[in-house]
Amino acid sequence: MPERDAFAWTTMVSSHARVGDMSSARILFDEMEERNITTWNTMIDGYARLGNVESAELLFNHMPTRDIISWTTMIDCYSQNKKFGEALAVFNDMRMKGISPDEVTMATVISACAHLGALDLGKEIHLYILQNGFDLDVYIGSALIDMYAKCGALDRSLLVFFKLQDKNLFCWNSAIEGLAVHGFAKEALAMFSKMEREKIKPNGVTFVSVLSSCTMQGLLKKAVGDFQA
DNA sequence: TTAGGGTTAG
Repeated sequence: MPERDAFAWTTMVSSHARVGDMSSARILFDEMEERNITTWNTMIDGYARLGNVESAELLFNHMPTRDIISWTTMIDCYSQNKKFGEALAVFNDMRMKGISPDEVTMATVISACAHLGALDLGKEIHLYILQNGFDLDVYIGSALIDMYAKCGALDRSLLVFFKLQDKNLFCWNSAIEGLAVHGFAKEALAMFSKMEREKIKPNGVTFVSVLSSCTMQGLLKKAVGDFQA
């Protein structure tokens, strides 16, 4: 039952990779007689998280077959390591091979677009999501809100925010920050109040936007009060 | 919870 062995070995590889021990993961990986796509994907992601882009690339380029998770993991590897141009290049490669992105791929790519200010590609992916009936979940939603805001399209950013059914802290933070950096301090603070009324607990990212909005409004005391509550 | 990928900032 080789597939069963591969499953058990991959579980061990994964447990090392999860804690960042890629040396131990690698020893097991090299000793394995039967590897499957999951084994390769686990290794690539493990290297990506440690910032070892070269090792991730090497495995990605040498793996026998790739699935959508392999592609997304490699795109995210570049993105996590601030190589956003490379992330989009891999996404392009993937599309050229006729492989369709899923929700996870799209959230990752939209985030890379935000960092690069790549509004056209971001819009294209947004359209693709709408036209293909993909679920606009909190990952894609917050990535879109952030991407539009960073690309200077605050109207589109807020449109996505208000149309989004379920919003988590990431969605709220992205919208509040978008308002704050575009100088809409009053609106950012109003949105922060609405977030509190909806029982979403703020974090340090929220704090940065609220603080800058309060500063713009000359309300530094309010900022301190908000975060002591 | 049961082998693998995703969102804000820094």
